[in-house]
Amino acid sequence: MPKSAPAHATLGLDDLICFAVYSTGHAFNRVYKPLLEKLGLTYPQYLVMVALWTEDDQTVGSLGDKLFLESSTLTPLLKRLEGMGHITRSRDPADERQVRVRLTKSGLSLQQDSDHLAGCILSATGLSLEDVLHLRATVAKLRGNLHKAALVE
Amino acid sequence: MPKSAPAHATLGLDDLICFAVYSTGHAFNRVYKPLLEKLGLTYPQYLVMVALWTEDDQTVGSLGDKLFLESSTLTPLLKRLEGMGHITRSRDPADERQVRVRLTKSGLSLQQDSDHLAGCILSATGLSLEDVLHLRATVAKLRGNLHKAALVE
DNA sequence: GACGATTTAATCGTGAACGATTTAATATGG
DNA sequence: CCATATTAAATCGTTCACGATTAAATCGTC
Repeated sequence: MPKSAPAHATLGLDDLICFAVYSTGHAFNRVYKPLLEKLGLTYPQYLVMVALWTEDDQTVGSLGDKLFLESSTLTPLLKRLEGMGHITRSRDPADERQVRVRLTKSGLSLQQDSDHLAGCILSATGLSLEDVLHLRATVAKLRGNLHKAALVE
Repeated sequence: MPKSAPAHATLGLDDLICFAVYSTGHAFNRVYKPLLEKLGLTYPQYLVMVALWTEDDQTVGSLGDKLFLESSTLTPLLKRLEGMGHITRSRDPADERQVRVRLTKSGLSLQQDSDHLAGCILSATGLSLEDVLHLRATVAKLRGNLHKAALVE
């Protein structure tokens, strides 16, 4: 072996687990986009709606905890959802620091319009339900590990 | 069962494989950010550099194919890398439509500065190498399936 | 009860990311 | 050849996404 051989193996994109996740996130976005367009939602807006359908009347901070997003991302997004009439935003009288986000009738009714999405997405994955469940669990675990690691460094 | 029970099972964020991938992509970004800051790169800029370290002298289109990004995303990003002195951008004399992207010495030398990253990231995943390899393959397959599905719809 | 510390959203600047459109260059068919 | 079609990158407008900072409200401690 020549002494000047590089110590690193020249990793390519396909060797990086982070790139696989990054590019698959974009691929999901592309599948969702035409479906969500009919509802007038973007993909992150849809995720906020999912969080609110599960639990209405949440604070911005609580939504951020669930979505792993900062208020600097959520505030403008929530203002757009408010502008569309899907949610209301109002200061909590009991603690004026917090802003409570609530579904309107329009926001609630979107849930029915979107309940076919899960099936569309599952079929688009091209994986069996069993594979998807296993993958989801592994990826969620990975996310938890990364969060722990980000705190240390 | 009451007749007004909703047909859908009220899926939450944690039920969505897309959200697992989406949020894990952000989590990777947060782990990479402080490491890449030392190199003066953002995460997408780093991925472009990885692609160029693997194969120098690529067109914008070729980089887009590998990274699954549009020219509208790459052009400004490449201009920033050019501004930092890591790459050059020049029209191909043989086909003036194409822009050829090439590493400078500075861009090449970044590879040595970044070859410890893969190890950092692997340890941050908290998974065994075996698990990471398996996950990477599954996610890449998922990405391929989503791409196929996006074409049909 | 007042003052400093903490918490909560919002604001601002930078950098992705996309679709639609535009511009320029090359390929193709008659 | 020349008109048309196709290709490649760039541009523009909108929407995320983050860190750093700010402003306002609440908490804690004395």
